[in-house]
Amino acid sequence: MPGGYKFYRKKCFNPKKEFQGTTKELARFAKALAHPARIKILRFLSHSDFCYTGDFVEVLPMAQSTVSQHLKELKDAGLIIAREQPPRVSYCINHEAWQRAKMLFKDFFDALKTEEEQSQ
Amino acid sequence: MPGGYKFYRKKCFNPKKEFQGTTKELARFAKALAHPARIKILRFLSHSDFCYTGDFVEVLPMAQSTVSQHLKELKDAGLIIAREQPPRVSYCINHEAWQRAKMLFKDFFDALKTEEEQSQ
DNA sequence: AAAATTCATCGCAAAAATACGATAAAACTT
DNA sequence: AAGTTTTATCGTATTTTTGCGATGAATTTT
Repeated sequence: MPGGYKFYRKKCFNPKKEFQGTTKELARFAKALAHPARIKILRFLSHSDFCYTGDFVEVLPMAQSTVSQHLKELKDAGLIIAREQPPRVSYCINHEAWQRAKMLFKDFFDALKTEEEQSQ
Repeated sequence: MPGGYKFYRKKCFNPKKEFQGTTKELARFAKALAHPARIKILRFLSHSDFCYTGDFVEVLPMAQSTVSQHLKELKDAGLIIAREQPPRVSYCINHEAWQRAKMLFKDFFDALKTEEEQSQ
């Protein structure tokens, strides 16, 4: 018999909902950073007080509607804040979320045992 | 006239390919971390020298084939290394890539102007 | 009042990610 | 030799992401 897998059998549609806490939170932030356009947007914002939508459109190699969508995702993830300044909209970093994300990533990467620790 | 957009008109199919350098690199690492299962896998590995595929399967709320797929993505992103230990396969952190990612995220988050700097 | 600017949203298409079960390869056990 | 264990991969379905153009709302400019 070619064999199979025994206790591996699990039906678990939508496993993502099973995760909690910082695991979920970190993955959420990571997803927000998972596109180069969004990295660029955040980099831009982190170097200035604020930017208008148009500023990003000028600089990114994509249509205005697409840029708007990326801005929305960053907003939904909590990393940026929009402010109506008719007829324009300005964006800035959400410092609170930024610090939170910064800490989560730091703790995550710092958890790695050093090679010296491992060999002991 | 209801108006439209003038110089915004750009046709740029596949804008992702337009990005370069650390922007691309950081986005790539972020994408690898953009799923809670992969965060958990990496956390597990960062706390031990190595794990077998089966160890992850026992602990994650998803089918064995799905776990295998997530491991593949982490491997493709360079964050983990697989080693054949028949009949099993062990995985461990790729320390080099780990340090690289750690630095990229740190620099990224550290770039934010402090509120004091901003108000000046 | 008419035109222009700025931007989000809708509708849609294409691509990528997520997930499963089934299967097969490789090695180990009996 | 036959069966078991371990794991990656294939095929497929579903969902999510990415991207565009068109449109419309709000405001400013002419």
